[in-house]
Amino acid sequence: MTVPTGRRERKKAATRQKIAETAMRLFLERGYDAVGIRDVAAEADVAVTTLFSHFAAKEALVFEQDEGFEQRLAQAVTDRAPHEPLIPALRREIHALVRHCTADSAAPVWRMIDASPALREYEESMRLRHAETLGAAIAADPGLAPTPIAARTIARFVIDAYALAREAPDPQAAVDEIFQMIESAWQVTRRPGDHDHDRDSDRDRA
Amino acid sequence: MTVPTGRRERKKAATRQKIAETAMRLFLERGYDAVGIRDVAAEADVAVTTLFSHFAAKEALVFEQDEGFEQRLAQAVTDRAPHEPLIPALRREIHALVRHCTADSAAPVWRMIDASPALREYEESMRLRHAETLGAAIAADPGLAPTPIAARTIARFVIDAYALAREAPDPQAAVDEIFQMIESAWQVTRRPGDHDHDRDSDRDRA
DNA sequence: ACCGTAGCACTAACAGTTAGTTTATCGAAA
DNA sequence: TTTCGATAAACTAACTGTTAGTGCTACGGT
Repeated sequence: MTVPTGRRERKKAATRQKIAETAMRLFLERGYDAVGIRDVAAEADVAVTTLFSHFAAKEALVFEQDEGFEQRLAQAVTDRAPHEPLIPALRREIHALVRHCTADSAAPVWRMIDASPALREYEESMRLRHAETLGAAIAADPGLAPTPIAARTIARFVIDAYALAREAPDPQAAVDEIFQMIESAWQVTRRPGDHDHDRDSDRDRA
Repeated sequence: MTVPTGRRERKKAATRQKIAETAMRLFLERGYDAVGIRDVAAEADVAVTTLFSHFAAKEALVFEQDEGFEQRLAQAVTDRAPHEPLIPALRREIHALVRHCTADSAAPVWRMIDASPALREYEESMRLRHAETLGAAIAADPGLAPTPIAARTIARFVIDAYALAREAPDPQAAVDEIFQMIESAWQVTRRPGDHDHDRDSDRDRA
């Protein structure tokens, strides 16, 4: 593992970044749908195939730095302080992510995303991946030992919190409100004593 | 408005159904990715443009009957018995949906869907719509009066339950497990006012 | 019987994406 | 240094989903 780089990898990274920057500039100037892949490739002075060797799809040009999100979420679980409860750690991370993507500097980008169905759909499919990664991290935590179902469920809830808060009028408050619900849902999975198929919390008792 | 048919609408419906049946047959025979739109159109003996006038996208050929899902979910909220609590009604509906799509007869179709990233992504984006519709129905219920955020959150959680249960080894049990979590999350939103009929049977006494 | 509408077809194209193939540059072993 | 394998990047050329544009025909209401 050569952590320092060779010239080759530096050039590759430079090409990738040049493509991404050019694409974002054109998208913001003329609108996402009005810019074609061939436009981006020409402006970045690379071949179309080269562009696709760096980015799997047109939409990926917009979500260039979202690879780190997946890792950060998983790390919020795996790298948290010993004995620190799960949900507050996740809440802190989601808070940070929401703050990051509702910053003023990111506003034009998100306006563009919200205006394009293709981009919104792509974002949602990314979140699916994130939820699965996060679910795996939660399931793997030896201090928690949740049901596989419970782990994946909490993971999806957390991702939902991110998605919903991003669109809420007061994103930070929304995160807190949703995480109260998540906390409660999580507590239910912590009680093994709740006998099997009970309809305890349903009607039956009116 | 003639609610009974004209010949025209009958023919249109027949064309639509013929396209859908042909598409499904070809997809199951040769695989989704191996069949092109032009193949389907030719085999159904219609023009490509005709096909697209009936279905918005190739993926929509597979999810032909999923328009009703959206309505059924919303109706599970709006049409439920007076004073019936929200969550059990939704759980019943999700149970029915999961049972329906894990039936043996539907197995090949879902195997095909699971094998195709494009179809999975399309399904996710459908679920997003479903969640928004459901959230609106919950928010509009005068007997509940939840926060807008809470309504949309519960809606997404319910859709998550459907998605997760569909893939679980024991789908019915998964629905129950997840709905215990949802019930608990919902109760949190009931705490402050805690007036009418949404049960004194939550925890607090466990 | 007439006319407007709407379903459908056809051609042609556009946009994203993917082979298949080739060149040139780099990293390191000889 | 020289050589050699690997790989980034190029180019060509297509394939696939999707959409305009246009016109014909048949249906349905009057």
